[in-house]
Amino acid sequence: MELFLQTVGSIYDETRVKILKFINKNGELCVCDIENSFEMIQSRISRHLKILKDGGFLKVERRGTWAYYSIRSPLDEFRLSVLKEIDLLDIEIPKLKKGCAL
Amino acid sequence: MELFLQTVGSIYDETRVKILKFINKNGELCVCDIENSFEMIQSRISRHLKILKDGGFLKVERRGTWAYYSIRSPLDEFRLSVLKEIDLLDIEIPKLKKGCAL
DNA sequence: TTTATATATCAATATATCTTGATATTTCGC
DNA sequence: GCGAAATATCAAGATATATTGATATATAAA
Repeated sequence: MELFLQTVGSIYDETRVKILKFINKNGELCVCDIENSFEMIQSRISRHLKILKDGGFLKVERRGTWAYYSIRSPLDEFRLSVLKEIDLLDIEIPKLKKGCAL
Repeated sequence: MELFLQTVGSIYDETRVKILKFINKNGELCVCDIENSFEMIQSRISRHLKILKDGGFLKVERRGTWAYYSIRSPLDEFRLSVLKEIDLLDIEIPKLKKGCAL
């Protein structure tokens, strides 16, 4: 139950739904790219990414100073259906703006 | 987005997940049956049922003084996958105890 | 019409979650 | 080692949601 609620809770937020859709569309991205594209402060993005990761939707890979987030694979059937549903949602997601200084 | 979040929010609660699983297992039930089976006060059950209904999972039919809740049909693919996932959850749900005085 | 049963809704409080700004951690290059 | 960039975490305030108890509504029976 706890795991299920964590999974559900991770998508019970407008920002996280958009981030998930954004990563699903654009593929692997680092935090600063998402931060820049969404024009939200870093701590906020970082927190949401962690929640989506803990919810089982994302994985992280650290390379140097960067943390690259991408859709976890393989996804179980339930999370796949969530992703599919989110993909069908008619919502605006920002254009990808690369944001890292280096 | 709003509708999606409402749907997701309706299952982001332990009690509601159990109620949904309970109705899915036992079929159409009136509020007092659920109230009695779960041993929760009426206002609490009533509220959760409303949220599950507004989330698109349940329908109500009033017959006399009773309100009978059941799984809405047909369900779209996403809500079906939710129901399936909840059905797979290894959680305890109470035994059905008919609760109406009449 | 009065009373009882079933259900819904409201107000107040308690609890959880989100956002922001500040700070901590990690890694790289000098 | 030191400073800068990228990321993570924490504390405080704001907002949302859950629970309870009280009350409102609706139906049926006497």
